[in-house]
Amino acid sequence: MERRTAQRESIQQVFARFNRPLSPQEVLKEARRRTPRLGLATVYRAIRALESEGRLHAVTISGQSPRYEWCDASHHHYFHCAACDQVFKLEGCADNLDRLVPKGFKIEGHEIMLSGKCPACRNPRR
Amino acid sequence: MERRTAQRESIQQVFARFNRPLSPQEVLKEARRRTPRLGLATVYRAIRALESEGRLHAVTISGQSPRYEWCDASHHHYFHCAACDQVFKLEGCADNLDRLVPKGFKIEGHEIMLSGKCPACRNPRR
DNA sequence: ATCTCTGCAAAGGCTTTGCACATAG
DNA sequence: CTATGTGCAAAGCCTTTGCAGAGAT
Repeated sequence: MERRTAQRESIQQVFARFNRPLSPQEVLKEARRRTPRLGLATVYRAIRALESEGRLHAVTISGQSPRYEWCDASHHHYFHCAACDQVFKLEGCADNLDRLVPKGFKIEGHEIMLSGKCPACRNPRR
Repeated sequence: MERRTAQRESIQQVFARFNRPLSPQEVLKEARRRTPRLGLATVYRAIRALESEGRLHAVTISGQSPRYEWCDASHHHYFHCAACDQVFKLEGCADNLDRLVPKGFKIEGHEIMLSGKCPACRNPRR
């Protein structure tokens, strides 16, 4: 049976508080504010468990280790700023993706990652 | 100055022959048919060099190590079969991606990864 | 002959695992 | 009390690097 522990609480709180994709290291750092002796292995174990329960999902940027994010009801895509390396969540979804695949393929999911410059990096003065 | 070696030839041939994203391991295995003593480090070095020359580019599937593919002139997207793990190249490109980002963001690139079942896996009999 | 490239093995990241102790139920 | 969860350290991937020798020019 699954137990409720201080560590898991802290980890889940971090995902809840930051509403964006976080790396295991970021999670560790933040969760340690509440649970100082927390170990990285526990973070990985918690992430894996939450992911397989479908409560967390991975967001990957080409060439980087995955970051994880709370699944909310909605489906969205991301924008990766090439300058500050932050990932932003976008509203809305592309349509007409069906026309990209030849006959016979069955689309069950899709991911879209936009990249470029975020407003802050685009306009550094002010 | 850059030298022409049997190893690099073999590696480039592999990318040319398979017209799809390949992992370093796959490249090693195939290139060794022609250059048996080829080492994995050499494959990585060649990939890195070709990538920074802009002749090869990385394709990443969430949670997997990157695969690399020859850059041809055109831009395309991919379909990842959840059953056989193969990656297929797609023709065409989504449009209207601009509407996904709020004002102030500058889109410089995008990646789309569709997933599901390829024709072969969808219809295993025959 | 020179200077780059290669193979090998060692070293580096990130992630997972083994194990004894801690602790929720 | 008992079985799951945790921290630590070790082990496992994948990728990069150091180095001496091989090979292209």
